[in-house]
Order: sequence, then structure tokens, then C-alpha cells
Amino acid sequence: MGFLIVVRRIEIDYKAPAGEGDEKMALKTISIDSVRDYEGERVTICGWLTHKRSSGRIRFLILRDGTGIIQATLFKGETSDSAFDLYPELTQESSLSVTGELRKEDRAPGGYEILVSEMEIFHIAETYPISPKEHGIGFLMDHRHLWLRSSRQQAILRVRHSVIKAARRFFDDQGFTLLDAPILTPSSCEGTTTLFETDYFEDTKAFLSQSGQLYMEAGAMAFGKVYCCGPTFRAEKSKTRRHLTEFWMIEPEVAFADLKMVMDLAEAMIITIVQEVLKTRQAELHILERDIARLEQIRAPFYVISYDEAIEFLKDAGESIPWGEDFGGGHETIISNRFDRPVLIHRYPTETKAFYMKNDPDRSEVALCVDMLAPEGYGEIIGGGQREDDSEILKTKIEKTGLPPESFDWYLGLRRYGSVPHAGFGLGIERMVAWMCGLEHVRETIPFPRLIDRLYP
RNA sequence: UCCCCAGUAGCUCAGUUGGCAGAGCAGAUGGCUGUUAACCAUCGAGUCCGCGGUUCGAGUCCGUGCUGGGGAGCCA
Repeated sequence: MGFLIVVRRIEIDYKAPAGEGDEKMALKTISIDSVRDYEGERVTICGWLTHKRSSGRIRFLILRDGTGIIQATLFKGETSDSAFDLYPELTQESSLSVTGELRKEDRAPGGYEILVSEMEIFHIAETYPISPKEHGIGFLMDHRHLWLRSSRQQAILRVRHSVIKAARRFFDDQGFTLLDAPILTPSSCEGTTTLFETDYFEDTKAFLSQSGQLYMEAGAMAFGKVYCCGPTFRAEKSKTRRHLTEFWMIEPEVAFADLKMVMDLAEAMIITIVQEVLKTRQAELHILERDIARLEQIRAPFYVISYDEAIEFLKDAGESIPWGEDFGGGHETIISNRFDRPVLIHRYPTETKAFYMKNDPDRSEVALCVDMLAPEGYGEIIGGGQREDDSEILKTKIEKTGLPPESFDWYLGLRRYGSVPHAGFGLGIERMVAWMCGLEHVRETIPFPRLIDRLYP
């Protein structure tokens, strides 16, 4: 199959041996997304069969190759008998190549069809479990390795690609250095109850990273502006539409930056991502039936409110939430539904936030932190803020958490050698993609989702 | 961890008051020269999730376990 990929990527000018008449014409293997460039030419297309129909002496194949779909048409008499007679054998997802003239055809899905003269079968598929009719989510998740072949799943994962590409380009263009954070770590950075633990040779335990942030802080002290993009792991027993046990984050960290600066950075990054998705993924958003107008509204400035103001807002909405408590999913939905653009909520109570958050020097009961809630009820997509840069205060905060202090010697050390104000945030890729695509659940936004009760396939 | 719902053909589901196990799709066979989730005809397909109980009789009622889905809390 590796050979096939090469053939599809490189257009091969095939010269038939002399003396074979019509077969001397050039033969090109093309991808379906490039059919417009080959109208009227004799070409070869490799792909998988998604569907077939027949009506007596005319037979239709719908092929997909990962770049699109095309109808291949077989006429008794015009198509070679050997190719025509292969039709009954073809099952859904069988792999094959077809060769023939490419032409415009309004009756064909996609507007083009290939009039097949020759056909080659790579493999006849067994009865394919995923039929064109509806399936339950449990069944589809069990067949995730095959479900990826559906147009809807491909559309979502292409949007994911664009989200990551846009975010990385945004930071690259602003002079950030990509600094990969470790996956295996000696300790927690959020809390010990949600760590995946594994053996690390004799007598040592390692933990799967919950966040690259602490390492990004070290990186910011070296490079000034850094970011990481990678998987993170939380052993939370969450069973909701917005949780995975393995999820990806993009985490920038900036030296000599304060809360306001990273709030502006987060806003600019989100706008860049939304613009990139709107620019490059119109076809995918259409397949997903996304209301594009809702995304076109996403522009500066985003709404900015304090935690105090959010509490007042929730009380006005009839919710009884005391000051000092973190918002639940329901509260977030109420707030984010209120706005047509993302809203940044800053200065949460210190008690609800992680140890590394810096307290507001003017009000020690609140932290210099920020969450960004996406509109349409999508809720929190970003969490971040200014980090505690005082060694002694940080040490006290770590002791208060009950986390093993010796694991954080290196982290505290960052504050002993030229400590500076610094800040950063983390963007949850899957929640961002779910918002862009208008999905109910994040499980479709990652190729192989890991959930509390699902580790397969 | 807690609350709610579901489990019947490969898939999606129906199954009445407890009384012979059903449909559509998928699969197989045949027909049709422009199909669009094509259509028409025919055929095959079942540990009714497991265990226990009530009953002359259980897919249906009761108990229990397992699996899946939805929600809460926690978080990105």
C-alpha cells in the first residue's frame, strides 16, 4: 500500500510499450480533488468503493480516495468486458483503481465522472459493518478505526488540523519558540487525584503529564516566548460531553508578561484560528451543517468581565451561587449563551485556583487568572493567568496543597535565578474543535478518543 | 462517585393485557442503459445481554450482575 501512496502523489507519465495503439496515450494517476484539471483526459484514480448502483447495462461506482468522491461509470460495450464483469464482486470499501476518460457530468455527485475502460482490484472487502444507514454512537465508537472513513469524521478532523496549524502559525509568527514538554513527569501540577501513574524502572513512579505549563515557565525564562502543543492526561472520572482522559493543549508562556497581556494574546490567537478555519474549511463546515454566521461574528473585542461581575450576572439570572465558589457547567452555559462572542472572566477566588497562580497584589482573595468561555454554550476553552514569581510565597502555596515539595525544587529554583513576572495559558484543542464544528461531544474531535470507559480501539 | 435510560437479526429499531420472533437497511440470487441512501422480486439470517425467581406459559413481570448511552460533580 505504501507503493500506492507514492503513485497517487507523483503524477506518472506512463508510456505503453510500442505497438499497442491507443494505449500509447499518456496515463495519469490523479487524486479526486484535482479532477477539474484533467477534464477530457484519460486518467487513473485509486480509491475505495463507498457505494454502488446499477441499472441493467449501466453501472455506477462511487469512489473515495481521501481527497473527495467521484462517480465511476461502466457501460456494457464501452467498458472492457473484464472490468464490467468485476462489478458484482465489488463490496463496500473494496479497494480498486479505475482508468478512463474524465468528463464533466451534472448528474454525477461532485459534477464529474470517469468513464471506466479498465479496472483493477486491490482487495475485495468483507461485509463492511458501517452501512449508509444510521448507527448508534456505541457501535460507531467500537468501530472508530473504520468510522474515520466517513465524510463527517474526515471533515471534523480536517478542521482539527486547521485549528492546530493556525494556532502554531500564530505563535511562530510572533517569535515564539516551540518547546516540547515531557509526557512522563515526576509529579502533579494540578492535583494528585487525577494522575495516571506508571512504573518507572525500579522503585520509581512516573506520572503522565497533566499540563506542560511548569516546563513552559522554565522555557520562557530561557527563550522569552515559548509554546508547546501536545497530549495531556487526566484520570478524572468525568462522564460528560466535554471531557477526555487524553486531550491536547496548546500552551504559550511569556516572560515579562502580566495578566492583561496574555488576555490580549488569547483573544488574538482565537481570532486567528477562527479566521483560518473559515478561510480553509468551508467545505468541511458545510458537511457538518455548521452555522457559519455564528463563527463570522467572532472578532475583537471579546467581552471581558471579572469573576465578581459574573457572580452578579448569575444572580440576576436567578442562580444562587455564593461568592468564592467555582462555576459549574450549567453556570458556564448561562454565561456563554449570554454573549455572541467569547467572554474572558478574570480574577477568580484564589481558593478555587491552582497553586501557581499569582494573587492580585491589590486584592489577595483573588488570583490573576483568566478563563475564556466560548459562545453557544461551549464553555471553557482556555484557562491561564499570571504565575506566582515569588519563591517564598510559591513554596508556602505548594506546602498547602500537600503535593511532595521535593518534586518542585527545580520549579522553585526558577524564582531564585532572575525571577520575572510571567504569564501564559492553555487552549483545549478538542473543545476548540467542537466549537468550530458545532458538535455535541468532544469525542469526535480526536482520532482515537480516550474516555473513562473506553480505551479501544 | 452519584442519578436516569437502554440492551431483541451484522446495523437501527418495533413487539399490544404474559400466549407461534417482526420490519427497514446490510448480505445472497435474479431483473432493469443515467443511477443519486436508486428501484422491483425472491432468499438466508436470533443464546430476545448473563444468572436467579414468579407463572401452565416470560422478549414482556420481579431481583441481581454486566455492558452501552445521557446527566451531575471536577476540569481544558
